[in-house]
Amino acid sequence: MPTPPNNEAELLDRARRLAGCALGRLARDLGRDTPENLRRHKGWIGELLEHALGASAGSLPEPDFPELGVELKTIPVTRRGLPRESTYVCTVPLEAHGETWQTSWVRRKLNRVLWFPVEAEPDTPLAERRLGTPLLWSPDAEQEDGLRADWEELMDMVCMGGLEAITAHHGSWLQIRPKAANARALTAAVGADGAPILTLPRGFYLRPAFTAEILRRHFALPGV
DNA sequence: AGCTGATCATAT
DNA sequence: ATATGATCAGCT
Repeated sequence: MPTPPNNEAELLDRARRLAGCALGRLARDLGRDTPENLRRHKGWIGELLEHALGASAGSLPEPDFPELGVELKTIPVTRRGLPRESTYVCTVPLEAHGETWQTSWVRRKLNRVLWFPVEAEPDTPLAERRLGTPLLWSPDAEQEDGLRADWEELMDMVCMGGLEAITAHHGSWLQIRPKAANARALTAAVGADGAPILTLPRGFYLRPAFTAEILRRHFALPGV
């Protein structure tokens, strides 16, 4: 396991050296096996990159690089560089906290992100998929305003007992969807009448249109 | 074809 | 159970 990077420049330098590398070769270099597919190994690419870059937070509720305040996110992309999936951000707090956007977990996580695009053509064997060019990002004022608006609207509903009325259709850039091992995993929340209920754990996700814009601005793909 | 709701693995 | 890492797969 590499030591954690000492600063952002070192992190970005390490990341850039991995651009173009096939997942199978990176795994072999790190002494890891490459699974046939991701069906039973959904977090494999993210964990591989954590290992390769010296991330240290493990499964703690911290950014991947705590000393730098940087979160690592892999992002599956088409050959045109467009995201194939939404991006998980964090769990939704379902019991009222009096939390504000400024202190929110979403904002802390998204304040500084190292995006790592990864080829994700279903026809390409996992081992042959290549890493793209990484990008160190912070939300600009417009992006943060939009995220804050979504977060406040969604969290108002959660705190007012409207959780069960929230679907993935809510939110322009940030949405709330289930985030659970399965449909039997339940957690405490506030029900419609303000009474405690048990419900499916939820997570905040960034819509693909939002991450597409992040990638587009930096790679300026012509004709896409 | 894209999106929403559901699910898989691991560590603590 | 809750945190981490996400993608799967059925429905519209």
